[in-house]
Amino acid sequence: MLTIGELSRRTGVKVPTIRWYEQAGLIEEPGRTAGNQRRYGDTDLERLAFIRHARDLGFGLDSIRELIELGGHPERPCADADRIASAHLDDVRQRIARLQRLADELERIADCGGHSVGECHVLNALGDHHQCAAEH
Amino acid sequence: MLTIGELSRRTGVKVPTIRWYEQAGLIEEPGRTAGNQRRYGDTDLERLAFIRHARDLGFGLDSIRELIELGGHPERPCADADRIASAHLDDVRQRIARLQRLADELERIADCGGHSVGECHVLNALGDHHQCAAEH
DNA sequence: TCTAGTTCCTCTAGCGGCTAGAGGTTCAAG
DNA sequence: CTTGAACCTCTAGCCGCTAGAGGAACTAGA
Repeated sequence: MLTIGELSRRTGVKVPTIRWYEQAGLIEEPGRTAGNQRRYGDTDLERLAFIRHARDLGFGLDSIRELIELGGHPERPCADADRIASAHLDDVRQRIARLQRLADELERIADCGGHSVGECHVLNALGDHHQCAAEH
Repeated sequence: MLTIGELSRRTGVKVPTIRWYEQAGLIEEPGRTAGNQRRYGDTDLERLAFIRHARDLGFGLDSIRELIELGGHPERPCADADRIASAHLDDVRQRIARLQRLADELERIADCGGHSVGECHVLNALGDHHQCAAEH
């Protein structure tokens, strides 16, 4: 039996976050001591590790909820899990592409060029959208 | 004199967002009609375009506030503007790197491999952090 | 001048995913 | 039995908006 603090230490998920996951329906309500403190078992440990890992990979809580649901039915086809992961991958790739465009644009304007604010390339470029190389 | 709706149409910033920028101190409180409606001038149009552009480039509102402040003092050295833009560029680059690591990991696990949830590569990989190629 | 329809006003609440703090209780060690 | 750490609940805040309620003001046409 683990206290919430031990669970936190073992998974790297902060204590308030664990309580918040419970509230959000990602983990089951655990048993309690006579004094109303949460006590966790190995199942909770595994599930929280799963959540932690999925969060690290950038999955949203809704996706994680779905994945957990799926995990509870080992006989069902896993096309859904595939779909969720692929959709997420697409999303991540799009975010990368967008950020890359931003980085390119920022690189172009980030080298100030002048000495005082009045002739500052950065501020001028920001003020005038027509100077941009690409849409964003 | 522009109504808030016209300003919105010309800058592509939604009406509630304009009001919110005012609240957040990014744009000045505009004049009002006798009936208490906001009326904007060209200065507001320019500033809002500036804000819009900076937001598109991913600057946070705090940075934008600083940049606006700087823009108001054309005689001052522009090292600060440079610093803000470079810091932001660094930040964007870091986010790209992180997302790239995620994408790599997701690519590795996203192809399910099995047919039912029980043997699903995706769910197993998520459950077991040791299968990961790199830290994240 | 009246009316209809659009736009505007303020205020409040909600999104995701936590995080922080107040104020109080329970547990474990000595 | 006392101490002090860890726990409890509840509320509020972060960013950058977005949505909706309920009402007032503008504008074009009849």
